[in-house]
Amino acid sequence: MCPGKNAEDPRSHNRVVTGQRIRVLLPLPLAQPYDYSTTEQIAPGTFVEVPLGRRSAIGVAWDGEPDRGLPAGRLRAVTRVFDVPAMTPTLRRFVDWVAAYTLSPPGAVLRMAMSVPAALDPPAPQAGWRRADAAPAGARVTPQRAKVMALLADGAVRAGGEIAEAAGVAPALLRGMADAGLILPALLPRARRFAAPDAQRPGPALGPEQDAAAAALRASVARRAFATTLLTGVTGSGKTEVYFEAIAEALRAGRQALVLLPEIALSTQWLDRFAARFGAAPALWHSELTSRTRRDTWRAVAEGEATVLVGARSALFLPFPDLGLIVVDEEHETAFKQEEGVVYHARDMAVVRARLSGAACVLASATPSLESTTNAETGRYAALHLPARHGGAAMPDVTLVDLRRTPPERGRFLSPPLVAAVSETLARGEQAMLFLNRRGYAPMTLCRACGHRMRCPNCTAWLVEHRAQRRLQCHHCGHVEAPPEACPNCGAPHSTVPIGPGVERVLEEASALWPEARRLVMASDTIPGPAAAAAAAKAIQDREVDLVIGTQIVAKGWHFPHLTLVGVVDADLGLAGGDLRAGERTFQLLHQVAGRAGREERPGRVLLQSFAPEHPVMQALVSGDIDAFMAAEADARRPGHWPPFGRLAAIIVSAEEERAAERVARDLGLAAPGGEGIEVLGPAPAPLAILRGRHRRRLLLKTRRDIAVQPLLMEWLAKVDPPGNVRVQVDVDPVGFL
DNA sequence: AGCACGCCGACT
DNA sequence: GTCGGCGTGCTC
Repeated sequence: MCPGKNAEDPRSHNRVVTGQRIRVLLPLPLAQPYDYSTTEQIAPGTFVEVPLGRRSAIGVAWDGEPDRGLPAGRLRAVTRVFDVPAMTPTLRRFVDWVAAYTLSPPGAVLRMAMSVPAALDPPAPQAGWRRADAAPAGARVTPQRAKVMALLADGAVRAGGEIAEAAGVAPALLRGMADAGLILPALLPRARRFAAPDAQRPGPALGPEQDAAAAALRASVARRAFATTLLTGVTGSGKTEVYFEAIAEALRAGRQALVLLPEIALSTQWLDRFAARFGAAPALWHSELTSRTRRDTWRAVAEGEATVLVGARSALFLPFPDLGLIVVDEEHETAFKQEEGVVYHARDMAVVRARLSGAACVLASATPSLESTTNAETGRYAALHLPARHGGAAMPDVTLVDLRRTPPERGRFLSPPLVAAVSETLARGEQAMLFLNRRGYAPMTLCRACGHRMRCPNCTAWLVEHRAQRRLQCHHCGHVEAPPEACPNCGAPHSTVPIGPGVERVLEEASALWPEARRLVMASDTIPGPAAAAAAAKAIQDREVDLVIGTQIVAKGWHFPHLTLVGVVDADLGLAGGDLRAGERTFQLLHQVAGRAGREERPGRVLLQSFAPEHPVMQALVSGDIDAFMAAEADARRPGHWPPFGRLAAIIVSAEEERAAERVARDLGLAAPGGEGIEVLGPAPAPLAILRGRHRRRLLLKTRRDIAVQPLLMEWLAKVDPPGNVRVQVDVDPVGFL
């Protein structure tokens, strides 16, 4: 008796031998599409339901030849075809491209492109009422009923609630009228879910440089061909208004536009500007949408009803039928890098999707990445630069505070020059901001008696004190514990002291210094969502706040017209740690924060507290010479073939047991590829040597720019077969430390 | 990703 | 003796 072949096996029911064979890609991490049989004609791109094991799955009819080697007897039949626009060839090619580039199973990428299975079913039609063609004889027409009949005299179908309200009758009245045969149930025509942004509305008056840049972008969109443009210019130079004109052009061409923002939840001011320009809100795509909105949005995109969509990186995988423009705003932001699951960089994949779509791509930033700067220099990208602040506002004056010469008082973090500057600013009735890219009260807790430091049990990281919540927290895994009454190592009671500042501690210091100032803390734990962000921005704009204290979320493109002073509490913070891009990223972040100061007629001032004022990053921030700084960064990376002058891929080996991770990492090291222009670094403990209880080892593959890393990686990984408890992750083009 | 099958500890 | 833990493997 052979199990699996008896009549109880559900697999035997729909196993058919006749019909065509098609390939179906399933949104699962499978190595390749599976073959199914069908008696219908099913074109590639069609969404289908198929049996898989003893359950069913939804997939997409895929391109390419079915596997002739698979016996027809093993095929099972497609069970359903969905009534939804087919996945376009462009999106299918994009899925395959991303899978090949990131070395992910195509099905894992497909999963991102069909994240809303509910959208595949047509929305349930809404029921309403219409007037009966002929009123049945003897039906009583009361005055109330007559009002309804008058309203429905035009023959249109209306929703019950709408009729009741417009006619001023109780909703229950309709039931009786239907029973009497006066009105008939009918299906409502589907309402537009997304108002169309109006490209014909006059745009704002632009300066001559903005005008020229807008014209260049409009021309790029109008060409209906792929081209990437790097749009640069200081904060306040009008980049957004300029690319809005590219969006308008895409709309006039009857095509769709996609805008990727790094933190869509914090972009209420951006949405206001969009609505002011186009008279309607764009469609939105981010993780906090309700499932209903998500479904409506996905379908509206697929049907071309949503013409402009603003979203987080996952919006790249939405089913746009005719994308004419992709804008990546703040293109240097690391938030565009997806680190979990399919590891990809949304900025780079946006360029790819634009190429496959025959669309224009615009990368915008005041502080562009070295990658994009280099692409602009070599001519791969067109370059547009907006030289001045729009509306005449001057760039803020940046000065350094040397913490070695003018240190804060003991146990304090604000130096005398910074304290004086804040006091002056507040005295003038202007707003000030203190920036520190660190949440919580103190980044480390130390026992005075024995020197023990409070660390996370699951990660190689200190526990951060969050005093307001009376707890210690790991920022990597979410571990939380109560602050200890006594040292867990030596048992000394009440011996722990906070080391270093977080925003909460800066707030405490500010409260003592400026007790009468109205203070607001902006950090990801105090600004949990779009509503809180909007409220905070409004409070600042309306001058209900005198002093803003925040982490990097204050750097995100806000326009605070009355803010004239920005103080950076620890300008050196991002420079430690030996990361390839530490300098570049610190420059970008601090430049962005500095840009919050003096956005209107009053000049802005920026004070950077630093222990290394001579550092090139600090000097570049003072001089404002972005080009020189980026040129120096390029010179530092070029000789070693570091990105963007070479290619990089990381392999992270992780396991709960350190020895298991170590062994696989060593085996990988021994099997490492070599040759001209190929270099392997490691294995070494990953910068976060233990994360969420897993021990991690890292290897880096560095190649010359003309050598693709993917074939090398595939060949390499095939040589090592890790046991099930060891995970091997590949990150092509890694950013940050991991 | 599910959902099986499979092989070792505490319960009726 | 069974219920159930989640490790390994397959799904056209």
